[in-house]
Amino acid sequence: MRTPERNATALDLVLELVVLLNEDMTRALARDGLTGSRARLLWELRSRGPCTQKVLADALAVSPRNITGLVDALAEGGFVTREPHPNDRRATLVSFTRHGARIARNLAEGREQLAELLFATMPDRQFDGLVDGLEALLARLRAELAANTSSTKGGRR
Amino acid sequence: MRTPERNATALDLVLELVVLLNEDMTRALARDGLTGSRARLLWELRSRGPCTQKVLADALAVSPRNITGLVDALAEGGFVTREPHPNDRRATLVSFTRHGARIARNLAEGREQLAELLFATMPDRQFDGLVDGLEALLARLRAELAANTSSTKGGRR
DNA sequence: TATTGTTATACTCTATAACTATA
DNA sequence: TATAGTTATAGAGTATAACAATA
Repeated sequence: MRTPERNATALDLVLELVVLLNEDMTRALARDGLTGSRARLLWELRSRGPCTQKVLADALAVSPRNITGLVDALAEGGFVTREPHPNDRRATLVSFTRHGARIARNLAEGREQLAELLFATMPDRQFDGLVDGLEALLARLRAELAANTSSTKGGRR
Repeated sequence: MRTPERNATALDLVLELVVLLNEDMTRALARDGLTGSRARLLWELRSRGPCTQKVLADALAVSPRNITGLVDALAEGGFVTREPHPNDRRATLVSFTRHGARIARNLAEGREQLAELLFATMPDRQFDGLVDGLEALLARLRAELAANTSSTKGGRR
């Protein structure tokens, strides 16, 4: 039987992981002149190709107003351009500049390199155990969030 | 031999965990009228007892100016008070109100409950594998951050 | 002279509401 | 009338720099 203390310690590990991962990624993004939110937008743009701000707002689950600001900053930084939409004159198409496309590739590369840094030297047995545990954790969290999101309102505590 | 794709997928699991955990905690804090930064301050205050803003600034690794703002908000919300420091008239002591102390206990309880939610029903074998993997992951991340922080300046990519 | 906390200023992320141009 | 994106306004977190009071 496991003690609550051991469970609490395991949660501490997860939370430290969150903090360190965040620091590492923030630092790496800053080297490219990016923030987390702006990088997320580039990431979406990369997987979707040129798209409207409305599409980006829905994809990132933020307000249209917020997208205006992020695209403003990314355009100013030379990462993206705003083009008129060919069919709908209300809309604008956000597209990569050459520089933006290069940086987006860098983001993808950086992520691969992070994955290798974290996992490449890990023995298979350990890796499998970690993945198995992470999947179990995610299943519990998803269930919890679904329960709390769906109006029920209660939640822990 | 593991493929880069499997490593990338494992990183995706970790990143999804980060996102969901963040959502869950943000939601829980909002129920107590708190944000992440304000809760972190309360958390420090709980483990240290009444202390100066300078101490809090160092503990949370943010600017003194930032602490002024957080304490302003927490004082306005009735979580903490500012008292004159007995020995040093430049400094102020930040202390819990009754309500703040109660909420801080709630935070600790909520964390225990989250740990139980995530781990209590997890088989020992799976739990051990997860903890083992997490520790290995953390070791790599700490090393990476230390390398990148210490002036070397290079880093991945 | 050094330290504590504040005011002043600024940047980022975020939201809602009102408005413009277009469908 | 509905939609895309903007301006206007606001709140939260963060930073640096200048300044006050006190050590």
